[in-house]
Amino acid sequence: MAIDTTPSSLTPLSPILEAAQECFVEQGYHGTSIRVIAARAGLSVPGLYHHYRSKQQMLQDVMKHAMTSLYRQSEDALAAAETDPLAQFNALVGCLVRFHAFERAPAFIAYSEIRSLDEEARREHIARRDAQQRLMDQVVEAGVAAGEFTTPHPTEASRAIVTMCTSVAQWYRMDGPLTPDELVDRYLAIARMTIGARG
Amino acid sequence: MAIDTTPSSLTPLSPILEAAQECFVEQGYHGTSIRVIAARAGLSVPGLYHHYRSKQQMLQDVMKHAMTSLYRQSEDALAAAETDPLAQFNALVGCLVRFHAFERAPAFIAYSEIRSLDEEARREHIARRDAQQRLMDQVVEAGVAAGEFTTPHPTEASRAIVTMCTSVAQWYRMDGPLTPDELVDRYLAIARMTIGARG
DNA sequence: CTCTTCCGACCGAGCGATCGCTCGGTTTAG
DNA sequence: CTAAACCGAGCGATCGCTCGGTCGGAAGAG
Repeated sequence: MAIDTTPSSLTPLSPILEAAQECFVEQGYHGTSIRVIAARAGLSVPGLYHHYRSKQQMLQDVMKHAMTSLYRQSEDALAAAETDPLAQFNALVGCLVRFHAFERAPAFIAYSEIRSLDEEARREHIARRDAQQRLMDQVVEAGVAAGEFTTPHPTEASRAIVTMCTSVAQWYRMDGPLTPDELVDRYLAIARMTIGARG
Repeated sequence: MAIDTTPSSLTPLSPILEAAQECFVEQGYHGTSIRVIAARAGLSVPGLYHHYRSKQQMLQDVMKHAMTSLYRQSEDALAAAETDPLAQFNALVGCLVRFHAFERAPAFIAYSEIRSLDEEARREHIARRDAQQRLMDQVVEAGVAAGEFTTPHPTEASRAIVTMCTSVAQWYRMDGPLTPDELVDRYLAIARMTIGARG
């Protein structure tokens, strides 16, 4: 029985999109030619176009996959946690940190290539981004309403916490000084201080 | 006597680099052709190349200007503040927030186009970025040593604070719901909670 | 003062290379 | 035999960049 070695990714990407994702991370969308995607995927250029309509569509699929993966994991984490505000908060922050630390490629693209999306796809992406932010907003709001969180600025604190977790994708290395567990523990502690969790 | 209307920018950019900067923000470096930079600057393509060696050099100049502006402002803010840790911290966080809110274009490019830099320029840029981070690290360290800041994770908290300030450039709008003063006040309050400032 | 020279600022046209993408096939699995 | 999977070659467009100039104003010569 095989062990799932990609704990954060619910559904795997196709090899082609995986290749495209890596190229987009390293060179950016406009800096990546379809020829290097094809070479990385072990295909010819027409081989690529047999599976995907355009380079733009590859980007859209990669970004949609990233956002829906994160959202689904967030929902699961919230559903699996106790219902009190602090437990919900810990679950969501932990999920955010893990995703951005262990799924760096999709996480990085999800916020660095927004401007490369066609207008309609960009609107959809931003809607997904806002929905993700709203999860945190609601958890923080609930904690403030329950008197568990003492921050005087729930909206801004919520955004600050999401962005500090998001940017973990920019610097975290699995082989760096912090183990995954240490990383999550420390960011949980920091995030709790940021919203002013009691205790 | 003229009033300086660009409070965050110590030295102005040339009109050409200003045009390049705007294009890079909107389309990204690889998504921007020199022809659109030229059009935006009101010049022909050879006109551009009379002043700058290459598109790459324009990017390097824009990014270097952004980083050195921020660093100089940070030094000035620290020098102008009282020497106690909390005052130094407030000065540095305020400076960071103001720069990323009011100088959105250079701030955005400074962290979104790193991968578009040539290898040597990228090394230099990252060195400047690290120096900027070190300013915050030192202030936080001093506060922890003085018993003013209670965070159990100074290094990670320092990075979290810098990144939450940095990402202000991604969403803040001058004509949005938050006035500049409100923005700075709230981020100061949030950052103080994040490092666990007493009182 | 005029005339000549010179130089920095600028541009029309276009170079070779590469871009995203497609045509007209062949190969391969069932 | 069919259909999905795949590819060599190459299309028109655009890329970064340059060639060979024009032009106006400052500087020097008479």
